Amino acid sequence: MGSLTEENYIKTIYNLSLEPGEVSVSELAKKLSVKLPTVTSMIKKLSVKKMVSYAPYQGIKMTEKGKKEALSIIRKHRLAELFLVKILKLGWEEVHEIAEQLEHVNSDRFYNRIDELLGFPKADPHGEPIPDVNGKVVSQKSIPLSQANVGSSVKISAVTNDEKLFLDHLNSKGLQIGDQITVKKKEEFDGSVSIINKSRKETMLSHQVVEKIWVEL
Amino acid sequence: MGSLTEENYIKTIYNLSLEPGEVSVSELAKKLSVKLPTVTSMIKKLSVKKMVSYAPYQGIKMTEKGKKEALSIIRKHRLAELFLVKILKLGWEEVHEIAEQLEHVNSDRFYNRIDELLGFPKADPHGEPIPDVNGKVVSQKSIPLSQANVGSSVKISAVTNDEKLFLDHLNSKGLQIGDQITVKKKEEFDGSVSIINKSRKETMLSHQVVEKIWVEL
DNA sequence: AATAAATGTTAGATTAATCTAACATTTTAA
DNA sequence: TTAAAATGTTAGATTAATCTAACATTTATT
Repeated sequence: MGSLTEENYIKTIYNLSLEPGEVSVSELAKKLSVKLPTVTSMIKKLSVKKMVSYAPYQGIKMTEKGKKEALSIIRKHRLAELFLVKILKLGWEEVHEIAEQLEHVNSDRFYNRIDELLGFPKADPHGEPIPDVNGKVVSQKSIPLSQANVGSSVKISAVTNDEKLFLDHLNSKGLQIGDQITVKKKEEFDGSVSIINKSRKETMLSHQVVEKIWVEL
Repeated sequence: MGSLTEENYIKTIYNLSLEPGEVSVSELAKKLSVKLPTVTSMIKKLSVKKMVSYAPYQGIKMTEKGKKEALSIIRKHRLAELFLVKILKLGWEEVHEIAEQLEHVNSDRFYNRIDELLGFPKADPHGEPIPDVNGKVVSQKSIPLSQANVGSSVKISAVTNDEKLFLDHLNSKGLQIGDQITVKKKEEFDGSVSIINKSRKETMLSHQVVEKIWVEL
């Protein structure tokens, strides 16, 4: 983990990288309210630390290592925002500033408990997705399989449980992340769902299971 | 508000000042894990800012301004610890480190909500008293008047409510902080308490009132 | 294509917080 | 009561993050 300043650069670079086009030194300087040479020198430092890849006059690109770090900070920021709104009953407009401070708290225990207290939420109060402990982000357009319409064909984008037992269960049903599946039938009385998997076989998934499988339309 | 480093110096100086004897440069250096000259130079800086008073080779003394700042940080630290234990269910042994980070969060709204969420607690998980918003500390040996024994003579050490209405009420009963009073009778059915005030007059105080008056034995 | 505008880099200074080495004062104790 | 030990200060160096001024490269525009 780097300094507070480094964390702010990494988070900002990551956010800019999601927008179309290269991440430029001037964009970064503007976002961080510093002058251009300040950015150049910090980028060199982050480059030595392998958080970004950089060659003079070319744009700034994040490495996998940098992305991982960025997602960890963003996770903390968004969990903090949701916590401030849901638990401390602060307004969603006023929480950003406080979350900017809380995102630098270094304690996995702290953030995992907040995650738990909030029921492992998928999005912050602004609807932005919250990366999980491993930096996995459930796309904003994803929904739990339990909410997919009968007849729709969807792609498994994520599972919100990493337990071996759960993953083994999915394997035994012939399911994997990335698979395209079709929703055949939804049982009202117990919330179970019948689907057709990649191998065109029909299987039944319980309510507990379809709640934990997230899909993209 | 000063830098994070300044806040740590101020908090540490305050804590050392509660122990008997002068606060020395070497004590501070040891507590903060820095060398002596580092302390000397920071003390000079804090002295310019009127947080401490200092003359070379004499000890370090806190000013009122410094104490106020220290109590604000300590309040945040202790609220954070209690929050971590009570709400996030972390162990009391592990919360100190996280609280060291949270105490630097700059947001009154944040801490006042936590205070509220915890029910305006008087002590942290270690039994250390939590200063209120105004830096007032209820001594560890204080108890609410509602818990004092009949026949005991006690001194009013604090009131946990600053509303004019409440303070006017106390005035009308001839009560002030610092007054020595005697508990005459406690009514079981409504929690009211009869006391004898400084002027040897007997008065009845309701449950709501005796809950908010803290006394020392 | 030549040049002006925009963008990026280098060099060197500044500030906060730290350090080491050398010196000064105060306290302890022989 | 003076020498040794402990404690504190000053001077000057270092590192992180920032700045301004000067220079370099890239992009846009006539």
